[in-house]
Amino acid sequence: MTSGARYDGTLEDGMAHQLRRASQAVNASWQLRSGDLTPPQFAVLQILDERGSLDQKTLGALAAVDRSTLTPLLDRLVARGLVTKNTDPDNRRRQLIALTPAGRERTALGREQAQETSRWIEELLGPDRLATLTLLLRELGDAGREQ
Amino acid sequence: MTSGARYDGTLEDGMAHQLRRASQAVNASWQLRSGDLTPPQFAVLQILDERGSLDQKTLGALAAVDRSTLTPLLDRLVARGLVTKNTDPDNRRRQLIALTPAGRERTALGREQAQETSRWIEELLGPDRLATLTLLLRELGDAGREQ
DNA sequence: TATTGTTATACTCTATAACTATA
DNA sequence: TATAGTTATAGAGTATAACAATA
Repeated sequence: MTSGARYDGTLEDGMAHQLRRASQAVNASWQLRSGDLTPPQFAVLQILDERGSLDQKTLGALAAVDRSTLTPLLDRLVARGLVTKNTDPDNRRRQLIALTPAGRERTALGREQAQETSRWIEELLGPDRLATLTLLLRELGDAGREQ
Repeated sequence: MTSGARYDGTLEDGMAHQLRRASQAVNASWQLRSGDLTPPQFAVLQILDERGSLDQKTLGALAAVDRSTLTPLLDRLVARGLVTKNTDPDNRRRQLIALTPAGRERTALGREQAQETSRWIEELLGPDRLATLTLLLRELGDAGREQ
């Protein structure tokens, strides 16, 4: 395989492919521990846990999930008893999404599972480089919103 | 693309979510330019262009695509006239995959399109931090193989 | 008219398991 | 028996467009 970090047009340096490979590694570690929650599902649960009840538009924006993807995603979480969906009486177009007690428990467990994955990465890269990676990924993600 | 509420960094600990958000940004940039090739499709074309004809097992390993995913992926590329599939006469269990002339052209174009995305990222992060990100992602991706 | 969310539709990725053909 | 690839199947993410209900 190639070495050297500068972009030179070869496959190993294609950002989309690298992100995909890194995601495969992290998702495998996460799924090994979480079992039954996908990353966007867990993101939704975590946001609800941190912020309380939210309408779908806000929730989707925070979790980076399209509204047409969010509907079936929430349907699955509702079916599993992790969240509830109720019409907002103040604006009947809105659906207010909230965690159930079971959802709160599952989120707490998920947080521990996420930290195990985080620890695995920290062992691999070291704490400073993990912090750097986190920062760079967030900048990239934020830039996507303005694109 | 989602819009509205802004990401405020509350999900710092979730690497899977960060990778997903960064991928959304990069994939959006890539897809804007490439139009009709997904990242794994382009990875396959690029590998074939660099290494010549390959059997599916080798190709799938290099592109990080499962064999059951690779079959329909290749079917689509064959249908579009970008690659060919031929039984290896020396081992008739194997299928040798090769680029067509049209596939070579599309790959060359894709390389230019990938560089445009790369330039966008470099403008965002600067060359040194892009190099760092590339290095960290490759380490993560490599670790996934051994997991 | 604009907004919120749902539904229909379509495509692709992802993976497990069973199967075929070949070695 | 083992290997390479296909097929069946299932589940989820992704997004566009049309739509209903509400504001």
